Order: sequence, then structure tokens, then C-alpha cells
Amino acid sequence: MADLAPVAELTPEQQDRRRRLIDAAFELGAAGGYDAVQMRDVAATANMALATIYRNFSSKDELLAAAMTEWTIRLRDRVAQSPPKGDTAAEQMFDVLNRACRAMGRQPKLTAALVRALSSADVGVRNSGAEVRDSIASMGNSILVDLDPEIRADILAVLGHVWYSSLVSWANGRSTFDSVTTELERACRVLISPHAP
Amino acid sequence: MADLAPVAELTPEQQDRRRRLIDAAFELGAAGGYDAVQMRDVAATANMALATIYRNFSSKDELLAAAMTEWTIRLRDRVAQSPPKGDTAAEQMFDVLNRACRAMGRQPKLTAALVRALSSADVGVRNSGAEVRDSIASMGNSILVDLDPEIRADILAVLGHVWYSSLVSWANGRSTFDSVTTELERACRVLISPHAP
DNA sequence: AGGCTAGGTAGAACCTGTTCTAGTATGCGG
DNA sequence: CCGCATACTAGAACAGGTTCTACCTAGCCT
Repeated sequence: MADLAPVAELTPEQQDRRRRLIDAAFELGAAGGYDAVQMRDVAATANMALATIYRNFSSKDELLAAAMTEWTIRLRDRVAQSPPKGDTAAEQMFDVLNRACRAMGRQPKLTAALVRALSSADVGVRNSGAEVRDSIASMGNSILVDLDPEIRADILAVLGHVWYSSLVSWANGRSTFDSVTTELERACRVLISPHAP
Repeated sequence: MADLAPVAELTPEQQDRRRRLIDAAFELGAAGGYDAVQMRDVAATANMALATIYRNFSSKDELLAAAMTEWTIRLRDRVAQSPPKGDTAAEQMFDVLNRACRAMGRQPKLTAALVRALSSADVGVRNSGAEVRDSIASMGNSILVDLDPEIRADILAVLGHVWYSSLVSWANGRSTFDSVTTELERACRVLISPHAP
């Protein structure tokens, strides 16, 4: 299948359909998780035909990934508004990540659905994955300004892996939500403290 | 569905069926990756009825995860035979991981299929995930003997996340195989060097 | 106005993992 | 030997993501 047109080029009606679809995905995902986001139900909830979904998103996972992108951007903006707490860089970094975790914890089923989509093999989610990763890096860059840029990049990359891996473990039912927090704290400690001034 | 019986309690005929199924999964996966491991084809390749597969494995992902467990154990034994190269702990640790990567790189489609199964939400793969993680930790523990046990545990946990996350990225087509190696090296560098004597 | 095109719609159809049905075989306690 | 349980088999059936068919607009060009 050919690439879909970039969002910016869509007509207002198409933007509206896209909106309704993402909202429907949010709604169904929040209520019942990944399995409850069934394409026939999404179509019904958004009041349009099943085939129309596939004119806007190439797959269920891409629809959910688009929702994830939106959600992450909103989260990043909210986190950016209030300054991170903590005396050391490790504490501040963990504070930011922890706040993000708490936001996710408020909508566990939705979060699990979005994370699961993001970890699927579907080609449609590649861009979303990169966008989410960028959002996380942008939260971290401002905290670790004092570090050597190369080391900072290494640290943020490793943190991104820990973040992704522990979220996927949780979303797939292999660990508790608390363990996401624990793993992130552990990573901040062992990664950042020995490098901080 | 009820739990399946432990492997040890199976009759020889059942062990043989299990063997044939895992072999079939290896064969189809090596040739065409995850999508090519179709249950009807697995049944045909292993010369048994479709329903019989589900008497041994509760899902496609569990079958592939069992294959992954076997594969990992074989890999660990092979790696354990020759001592890791390198002067520093970071170099030795990376050498071990890198050897594992090269072994995987020799069967990219199969590896991708197994990793993808391991990253699925299926309940049947939970144990396999833990076993694979343990194998990796056991490779690392012997190298980092000189470190404080607590820090060592932290480092190995974080390395496990990096390993998992970058493998899944690759298996889902979001990065090249080389980047798995790169990410692991980066992690070893930033994690281990500052703690080593 | 007439006709073309892009995008919608309802619904059937298709694909593959999973489950169900009905029938067969094999071994085992009595 | 009989009855019974357990495991296997062929094949149909089911579920949910995806695609296809046939048809219907609304806008637009001339």
C-alpha cells in the first residue's frame, strides 16, 4: 500500500475524521485495553465505515501509535511546565520520569494499549516510535546540561532503552507497574551519579 | 485454558512431538521469519494435526518462545566455553554480548521471529522471558565479580533492558542489526567503566 | 447541465490464529 | 476380552484485522 498523505495536507473534514478516530481509540483503549480496541467498534464509535479507517491509518497499530504520539506530546508539555524536583541531576531526572509514570498510571489500560501498539512489528508505527523517543530525550537534555555532551547522549540513550523495555514488560503483563518506576530509579542511580560533578 | 504439564512429565512420544514442533518452528522461522511460521504449516512440517500443536503449546508465541529458550541455552553453553577477551570488565562484558549478537546475526530471520514472539503479550511466554533473562545474567555475573554486588545487580539489570530493547527494535524493523551491537557497546562503556577499579 | 474524480459507505470476503466436533486408536485396569 | 480414558486426526467453525466489491455522493472542470 502507498504511503498516506502527511497530516498537514488533509482537508478539514479529513482532519475531523482523524480526530474522531483517535478519540475513539482513546475511549475504547481506556475502557478495555488493547484487545478492546476492535476496528469494527472503532468505526462504530467514530460513526464511520470500517474501510474509512484504513484510508486514514494503515493498521490498528498505526492508529494506536498516532494516539500514543499525541499523548506523549501532551505529557511532555505538561511536564515541561513545572521544574523538576531534587538536588542532584540523578534525582531531577528520575523526578521527570516518575511524573511521566504517574500520568501513565492514571490510565493503565490505555497506556498498556498504546505501549503495546508501539512495540508491534507494524511498519506504520516506526515514525511514532521515533517521535516518542525524541520527546523523552528533550525532557532529559535540559536536566543534564552540565555533562559532557557525548556522555549525556549515551546516558539518555540507555535511559530510553530502560524506559521502553520496562514499559513493554509491564504492558505485556510480565511485571507490575511499580517495577517500571523501580527500574528507572535504579538506572538513574547507576548511570548518572558516577558522572555528576 | 489450564496450564500444560511440565516438560519432564511427558511420555517419550510426547517429547518427540514437542521436538518435532520446535524443529519445525526453527525451520520455518529460519526460512521466512515470524510471519512464515504459520500454524497450519508447522503442523504439516511436523506431520501432525493442527489441534495437536495446541495440546503441547498454548499459542504460536509460546511455541516460538520455547524455541527461543532452547536457542538461548545452547548459546550460553557455547559462550561459556571460551573465556571473554578484553582487558577491562567493560570490554569483556561487551565481548560476551557481541559474540551472542554475532551468533544471532547468522540467523537473522529466525532470531527476529523468536525475539518477536518473546516480546508479545501472550501469557505463555512469561516463563521463557525470565529464563532468557537469567541466561544473560549468568553470563555477566562471572565477569563482574569484582564489583559491589548491589551495583553489579543494577548494571546487569540495565544491560538486560538495553539488550531487550535494542533487539526488539531490530526485530521489528526499526533499526539495523549493527545498532544492536552499537547500543550494547555504548551501554557497557557508560555503565561499567566508571565503577571499575 | 454532463461527466469525472476523490473519498465515503455497507457489507461480503479473506487470512491466520485458535477452538470445536466427531470419529479413531491405543493402552490399561478389571 | 470389555470398557474406558486419553491422545491423536481431519476438518469445520469462529474471531478479529484487513481487503475487496459495488454503489453513492459532493465538488469541480468545461
